[in-house]
Amino acid sequence: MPVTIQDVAREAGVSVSTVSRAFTVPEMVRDETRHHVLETAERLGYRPNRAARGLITGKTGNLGVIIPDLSNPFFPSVLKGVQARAREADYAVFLADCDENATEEIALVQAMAKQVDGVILCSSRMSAAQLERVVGTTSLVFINRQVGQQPAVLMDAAGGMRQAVDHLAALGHRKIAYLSGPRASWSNRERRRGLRRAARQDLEIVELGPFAPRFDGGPHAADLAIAEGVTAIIAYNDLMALGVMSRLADRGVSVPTQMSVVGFDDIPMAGMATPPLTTVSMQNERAGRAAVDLLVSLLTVTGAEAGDLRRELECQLIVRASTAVPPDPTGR
Amino acid sequence: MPVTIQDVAREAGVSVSTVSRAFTVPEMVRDETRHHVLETAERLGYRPNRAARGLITGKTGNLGVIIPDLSNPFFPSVLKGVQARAREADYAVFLADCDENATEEIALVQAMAKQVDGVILCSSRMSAAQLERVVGTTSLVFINRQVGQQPAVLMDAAGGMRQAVDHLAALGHRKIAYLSGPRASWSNRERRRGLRRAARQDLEIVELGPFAPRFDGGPHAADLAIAEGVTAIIAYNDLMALGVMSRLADRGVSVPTQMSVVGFDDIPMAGMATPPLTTVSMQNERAGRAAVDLLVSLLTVTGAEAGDLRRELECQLIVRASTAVPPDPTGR
DNA sequence: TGAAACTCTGCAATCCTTTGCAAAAATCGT
DNA sequence: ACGATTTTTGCAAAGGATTGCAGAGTTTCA
Repeated sequence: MPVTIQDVAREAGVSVSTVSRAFTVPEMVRDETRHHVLETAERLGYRPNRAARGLITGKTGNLGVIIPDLSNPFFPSVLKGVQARAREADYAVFLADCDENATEEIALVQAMAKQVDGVILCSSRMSAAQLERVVGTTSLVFINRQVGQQPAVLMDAAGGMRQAVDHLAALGHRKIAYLSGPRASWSNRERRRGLRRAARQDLEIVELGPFAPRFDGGPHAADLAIAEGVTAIIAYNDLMALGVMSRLADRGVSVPTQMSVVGFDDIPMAGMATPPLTTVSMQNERAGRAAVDLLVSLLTVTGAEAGDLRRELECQLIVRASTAVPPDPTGR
Repeated sequence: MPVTIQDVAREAGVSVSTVSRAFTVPEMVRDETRHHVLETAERLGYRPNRAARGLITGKTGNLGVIIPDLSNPFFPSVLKGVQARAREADYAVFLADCDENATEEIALVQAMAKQVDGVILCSSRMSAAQLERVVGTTSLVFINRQVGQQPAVLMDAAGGMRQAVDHLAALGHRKIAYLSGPRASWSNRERRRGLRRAARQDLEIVELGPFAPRFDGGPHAADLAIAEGVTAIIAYNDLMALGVMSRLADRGVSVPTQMSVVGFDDIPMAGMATPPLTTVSMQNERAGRAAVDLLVSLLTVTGAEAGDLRRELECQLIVRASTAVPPDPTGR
């Protein structure tokens, strides 16, 4: 049923080699012949079988992406970037969701290895030791995780954190809470690092947590923050920030009048919240695109692969309506 | 570098056929031999090359999913279901985002066709005529779209609409607005159909739109609804409903005290909004799983494929905090 | 002990393309 | 018009796995 290269060859009255070449090395076949072949192929609806091609060339034209959890809106947005760029580069993409499970993640990399030219590991949940095991299995590009000299696209979370802190300080906040994400999370460590670096003389920063990096983690975190008497909250991520805002609303604490809230990630939802959430954008889609670019160049450059295998994306504070000057402590 | 079946055969001191059989028809090889083979394979880290296998068996072990837009949170959630079920059934999944573009969608189906055993078309944007062209290219399963006798998992949107209307009527609303989605959308037609069927004597329903089925579509829609003097709004989808709520908040109309709002889809965001959005859940993840089930059975049953190639999922109204009794018209 | 009946294993063809090498065809210079 | 080049084309092997068929090995039974 499916039309093969043989069919085209027979129909066009040439050998399969010629048909093959008409597609892969067009300049090697006479114009007249090539047109004829291409036209017959078109007419028959022939499309080369990538698997068969891959068998011999060793390249599949596919790439894989592994993400921790599709239901965290952060990931679909970087996925969107990966997707778009991959298509432009004529790659198909395999997607896998490892359900926040490192073991599963390893298995997925290994399962994919044979079918792809490389895989993009997004916010990998693997431990350093586990990563050892998969490095080398196939070409890897990391997003949001630095591991040795592996190619990676990183977000300057520390810089983003500084922007957030500066923003709040400028508004006049003097006591700020950071609601921490999972201890084991690389991103969380990065953000805390940025936080400590951004701290200044006139600022008191209290670190709470860890909390679940989801909406449900927010309410509990909010209560603790209120108890600490801070006037502003920086959450590990937007999901949590949204949970915080929801709890604050329930408790009658108005945002941003009585409490300022800042998130991280700039998930689409952030701008739709009430009030729209001030957050640190990681340029998710661009990160996805950059990862594909990195992978593709990794795959095509033969020798001197010493190019910049690392791309660092700026973070950007998006000021929306969840932050404002703190309530006047004198009660005026 | 990659270990092939030959390597295993050599190492185990048997022929490739035996290794192959040890994996695919274990009962055909003597226990002792099989153990030995499997063990050597394990030790060498052998994993069969699916592409090569596919070449001969005609099955790839892959399936494709095409969705209109990853940034609409509805799709990641069904994708999550597809993903999960696919892995259970030992299928890998190709993902493609067609950017709401029907032409692109066709191209994607055709590009995928050779590499997958079947594809799942989620809320396809293709016209009936365009669909003609792809049906037959490969095994197809539709989600959220009925096309001829093609296998599909449908959501009973009409039923969901009835629930929404009944809910509002029961609360005492008498004038309700439906904010329509894109005219060409199959889902929108279904929802309108349900709406008309659910209409009753004592209810005035005004249909507005069409609006962009996104957050940005909401504000404009909200203004029109307010002008119509309705007490409740049913939006084409949650995204739009969120946009409506945001606008209402800006205009000082409080939800649900002065205006009730109902959405469609139950995207994760819905429960996190303030107030949490009452919405019609489509059981997104289950839909994704069901689609895979359908596809797999379509692929495995040989002859009597006359099984139920259609799965209809119930919709379910999730009552949250965006709906309440209408303001008392007498002003009491 | 030997023929019959199985159970296991190996050979070789096959799936669809690509590609090195050699044959055929076209082009060129004189 | 003819040999020397250069361009085009075709043959056949290869890539990793599956599978029909037949040979080898084992068991059964008389």
